[in-house]
Amino acid sequence: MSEVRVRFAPSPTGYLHIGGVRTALYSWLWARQHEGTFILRIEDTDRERSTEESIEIVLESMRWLGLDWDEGPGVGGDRGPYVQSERLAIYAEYAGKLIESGHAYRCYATKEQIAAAREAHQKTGTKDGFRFESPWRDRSDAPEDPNARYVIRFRAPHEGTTSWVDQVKGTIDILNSTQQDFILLRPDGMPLYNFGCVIDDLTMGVTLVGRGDDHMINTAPQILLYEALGARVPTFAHMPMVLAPNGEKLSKRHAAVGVLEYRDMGYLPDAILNYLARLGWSHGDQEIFTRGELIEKFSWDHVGSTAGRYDAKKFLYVQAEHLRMLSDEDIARWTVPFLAKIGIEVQADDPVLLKTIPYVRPRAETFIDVAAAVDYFFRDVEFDAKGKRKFLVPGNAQALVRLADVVEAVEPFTKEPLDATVKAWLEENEIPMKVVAQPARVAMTGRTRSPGLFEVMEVLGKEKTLARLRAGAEIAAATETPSA
RNA sequence: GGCCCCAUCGUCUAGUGGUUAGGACAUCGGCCUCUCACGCCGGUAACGUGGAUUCGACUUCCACUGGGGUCACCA
Repeated sequence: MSEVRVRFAPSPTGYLHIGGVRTALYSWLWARQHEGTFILRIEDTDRERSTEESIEIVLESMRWLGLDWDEGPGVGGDRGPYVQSERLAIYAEYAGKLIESGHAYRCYATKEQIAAAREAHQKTGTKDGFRFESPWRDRSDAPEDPNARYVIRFRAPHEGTTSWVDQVKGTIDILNSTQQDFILLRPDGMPLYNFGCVIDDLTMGVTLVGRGDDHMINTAPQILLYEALGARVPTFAHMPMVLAPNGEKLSKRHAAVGVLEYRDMGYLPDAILNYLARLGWSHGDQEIFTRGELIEKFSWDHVGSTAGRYDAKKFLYVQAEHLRMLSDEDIARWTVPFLAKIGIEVQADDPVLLKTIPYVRPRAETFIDVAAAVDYFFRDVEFDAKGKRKFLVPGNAQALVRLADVVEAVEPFTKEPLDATVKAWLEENEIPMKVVAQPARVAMTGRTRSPGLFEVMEVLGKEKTLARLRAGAEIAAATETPSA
């Protein structure tokens, strides 16, 4: 088995799309499984759409996800540079070789001429796709103007078939008669996708090209290029795309598609990787995978060939599962930034925060949920309007006062003795638990849903518990009884 | 339209000629219960259609239908 060198080559256009993350992930898993090299390359030859900020967003997204790269921006490597716009000299060199060997030529046709040809083609009403046939393909002369603008085109063969065995799609055959003389280099020296991609993969020693299957149309031309250069053709793996729930190409209109949005929504990198990996790949009946398991179990054989639809609910479920696998300390650590966002400044080792985690864990899916579920331990209660109206009413005031009195005597102030004492008192007085539970819950937490009453009391501590119970009783007593 | 890819529950999938077609999410019941969750138990739900091959097709082949991609001096 030869060395594994794979790459992820995003074009920086604003955010790192989760569909792109999946292709990056599969390549990354493949590299890590084989202790190979994972290369990150920035394809920024479209100057109109690429920006510095976008590149930074891509890098930050990859770092946050933990998809570390062995060669690329920020880490270097001996096959760089790893940003296409800095590799222009390399492209020029290879383009020169192709012209020399007769595999490419200078085409002086103007955009207008091409547009006219396209229009003429459409007017013929033919069913075939448009292919520009440059008059310069078979000319050996050059325009009189030595400064004439030209692009470099590939002299594509018209005979024969180009085939490859795809790692996920199997054998693919494309008739060369469908090829056209695609452009390699623009007048300004910027390569077009097919050329830049091939030269980079070639010079970077990439052994397997993993990408979305929307690129399958590009593979035959690229193979032709490798052959023209006398180079070894890498293996290709075209993975199906991630679609929106309605089957369209997944975009901002359908869901959050940027990686960093998920970070802000309180998702875990491992959960994202798990969900994305499992969308289009499987390992028997297993649904939840750690990062290590993914590396260990990934296989191209089990990458499906059908496009997967994005399912927000399953994604959330996977996220929740991963959150619950974390230790209390880790959950606290991840939650701290989200607490800060809602104005609560605590440290990850805060004893109160740590105590709440076991009770909040089964009730939370994201870290936003965790933060929202513990806020009342750190600041005064904010009453949910409906809960207050329904439970903090005069009829419940007395019960709250008595509950406070009963609870005051409990020592130690932990959930088991609290539970036993309160239940005994309720039984003695023949009061059903549910009669006091909700008023007490609202009094202590401000809301109608929370962890168990005695768990809340334990974390709150005696002082705050009594204060909130009694304050709740006062509010209840003072509430106007709706006149009959 | 040309070229290319794809086709099992609503969704993600298991399945590689003989299965009561399995799991997960979602959904619907129920249990647990101080609320909400978690958890547990159970239900509904799928092989697109038509041919061919075969003793036998979800599984192989072909056609059709449907979906997607792509036809740029974007990637």
